[in-house]
Amino acid sequence: MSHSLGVRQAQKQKTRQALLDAALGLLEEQSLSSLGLREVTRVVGIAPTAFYRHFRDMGELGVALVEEALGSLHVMVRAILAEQDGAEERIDRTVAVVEQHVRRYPLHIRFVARERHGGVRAVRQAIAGELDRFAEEVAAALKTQPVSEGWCDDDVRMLAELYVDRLVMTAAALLDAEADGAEGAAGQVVRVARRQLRLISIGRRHWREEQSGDR
Amino acid sequence: MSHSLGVRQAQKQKTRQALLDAALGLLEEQSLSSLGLREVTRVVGIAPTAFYRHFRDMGELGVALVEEALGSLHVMVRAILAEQDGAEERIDRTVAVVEQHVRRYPLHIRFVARERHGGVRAVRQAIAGELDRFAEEVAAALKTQPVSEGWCDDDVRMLAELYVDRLVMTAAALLDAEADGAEGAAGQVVRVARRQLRLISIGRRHWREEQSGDR
DNA sequence: TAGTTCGGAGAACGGTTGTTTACTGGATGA
DNA sequence: TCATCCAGTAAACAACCGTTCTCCGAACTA
Repeated sequence: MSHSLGVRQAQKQKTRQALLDAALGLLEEQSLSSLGLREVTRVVGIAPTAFYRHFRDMGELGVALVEEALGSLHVMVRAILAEQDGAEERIDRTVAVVEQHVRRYPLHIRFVARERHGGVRAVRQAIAGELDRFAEEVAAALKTQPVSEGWCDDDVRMLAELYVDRLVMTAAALLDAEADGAEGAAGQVVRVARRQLRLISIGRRHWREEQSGDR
Repeated sequence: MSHSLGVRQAQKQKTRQALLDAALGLLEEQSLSSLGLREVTRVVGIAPTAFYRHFRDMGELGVALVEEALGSLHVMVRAILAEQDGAEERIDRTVAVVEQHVRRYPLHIRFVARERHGGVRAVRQAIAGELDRFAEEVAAALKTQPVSEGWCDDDVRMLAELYVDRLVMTAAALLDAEADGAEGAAGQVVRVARRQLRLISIGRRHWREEQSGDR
């Protein structure tokens, strides 16, 4: 661990990270397609032209933000799904993890929720791809659970997407609830989310016995 | 039906509608917070300053678009929920209606999906409010169905929100699928959506018998 | 130590933006 | 018919934008 990076590259990565941080902050109250290059460099304190040393344009910066924001999700999902509690405990644990994740990285969550259907194609595709990987991991984990016995892969995948969408929506709702001044709003969101996951879990448990026709 | 409006006001509403249409078109490939006032007036073919005769700013135009986009949803939900078929038929009918709605008003759907978490506060709130009314209507309709016997209002509302979110997500996914060149992508989305609704429906049917603790 | 690499600075470019102010001309209503 | 209203026009404003080109100086390499 003597050299590891060199002063040059270390400094470069430092200002690159500063650009990402500044952009993420500014994106709390606007969307990527309206975020200016100069706006970002002004916050960082560097010349506008220095931006090009790190990103070709704002779209490329957006894609980098996607990786930063959704990269950490994978360890999170593993943490949740690894546990072998009962269904009820797992639901509580899941919502709790989402809750703390929202509180720890609010700007990342906001960014993903906003740009998932936002105006920059490259960023949309990056998020879609990442959420797809996410769903695939969830599906793999669901498959190993006893409840999934007799399920075809397509149905497991369908369920996984249902869960992933639900978690993303919950995270976004939680963020909005905390942004508003309303006192018990966040708690309300959490309680509703728990019940929704519970209902899905019940549907899952009775899925096989109710599937008659294929359609 | 002789006068009904007057030439003056009629013309005004006409260019107002032209502004809305032009904006909606431009918003297919960018988000509201980056849409310029001049950009819109240029498409319509009027002077930039004429914009102010109709809207204070782009945010106000956005709110008007929300009403236009989500106003028609209410007749749609009534059409779906009024029918008294079996659960399976109702699911098929629901997805079919969503599908045709997406095909008829793709720009409106795109706009709502994009600005629901977009960068303009007033528009976000308008969408949230409209979806809230939407959920309330769904809840009222669900409550009359026999399956909901013994359900408390809170749980019905919880289910309604689950359905509404699911439909919005499905519509957005359907739109993306059709935008991409992929051939069977739309059909795939529809088939997944049907199964997801079916699973939720099953969970709903077994909800009461499985509810032990209150929590 | 001498030469090269490269992140960042600075100035300048053409173009676009939102907004103001004053004005025009046809529909409106007495 | 005549004064009033008002949707749309035209010009000008300062501010901002993305991008190009040239240059500097510190970190690298040999």
